[in-house]
Amino acid sequence: MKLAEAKQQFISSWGAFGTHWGINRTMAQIHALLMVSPDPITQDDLMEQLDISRGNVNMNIRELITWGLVDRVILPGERREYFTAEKDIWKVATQIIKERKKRELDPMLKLLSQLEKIEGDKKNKEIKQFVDTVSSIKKLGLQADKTLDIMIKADENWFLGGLMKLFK
Amino acid sequence: MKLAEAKQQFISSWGAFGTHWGINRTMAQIHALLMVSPDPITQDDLMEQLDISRGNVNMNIRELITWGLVDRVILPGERREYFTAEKDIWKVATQIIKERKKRELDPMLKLLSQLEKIEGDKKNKEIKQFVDTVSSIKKLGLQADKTLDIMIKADENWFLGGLMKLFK
DNA sequence: ATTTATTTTCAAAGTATTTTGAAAGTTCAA
DNA sequence: TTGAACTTTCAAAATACTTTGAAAATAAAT
Repeated sequence: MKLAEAKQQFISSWGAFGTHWGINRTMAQIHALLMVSPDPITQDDLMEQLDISRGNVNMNIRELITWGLVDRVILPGERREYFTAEKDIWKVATQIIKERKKRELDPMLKLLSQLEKIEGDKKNKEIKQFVDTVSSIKKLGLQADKTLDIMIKADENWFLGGLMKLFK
Repeated sequence: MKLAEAKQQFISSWGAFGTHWGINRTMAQIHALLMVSPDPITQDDLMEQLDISRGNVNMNIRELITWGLVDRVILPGERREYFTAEKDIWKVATQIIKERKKRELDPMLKLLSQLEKIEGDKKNKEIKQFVDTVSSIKKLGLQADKTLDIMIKADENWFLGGLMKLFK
């Protein structure tokens, strides 16, 4: 397989993959292209290579920047902005984990804590099942939260080298 | 807060939560309602409580069954089918992990392995970056795969009681 | 200050996904 | 068998999400 074809496949699958994870197709494709590009590239490059509009590129690039996955680069003597993606995949993973934790897990845990404090007789079957379900989800969520915090703080070598040996 | 209101909030947030994870809103809501329902309920109950059509209930219930999260229950002497959800949240989590691993992670790893075998000079900057990116994603994916396999096989007590103590 | 290059915005158009509901299919009791 | 009760299907409608592109904003060069 040639580079061009492989690149194409990688970008397309990464896009499809993204849609299963609440990330829009184009954003994932832009990210994919930037990850395999050794040098920073412009919005026009992205427009051309992915065959999408300027507005679309701009919108998704900015979203990638707020996720901390892409950086603006100003090349000396150049008028246009260039973009580059974090290449260390461990940093990419922890960055995504960090953001999704903040956006999804933390608010969910907050809600579950409120829902636990429901009024009524705990002997009532309906109430008991509700509280049990909410509490056990919260418990699992708290464990996940704690584990993810550790992963975020850990550096790659410690995690892959140290923890992962436990599982081999 | 009263049970009815809490239930409503739980179902609605669980649905919103689901959409961030590639699961459709209604499927997540049906799952939420079944999880907090102590006894099996019918399609008509779901239609009424979630205010959705019969076809919608039927379609999403079947999907939940293929995910292994919901079971059909035939009550003796009853004509209609009843449905019930797995209540053990650890089993729910491992079941979801198992399915998503099979549907998403495994095929992705297979593709990455193919893309690694690209033709061309590894000293070429473009090719090098491509292979490096693909390989490191694959490496991370393989670690995740291994870790998830262990989680799936582990029983709740061992995992939460044993492994999780490491992280406290 | 004006022109020119570039980025940003966002309403409207385009696509994809979800939902409905009525018809077809199935099951079971009489 | 027949028919009532119940489940499944799926084309069309509704909704949600994404993309476009042209105009507005911004920034740099002249």
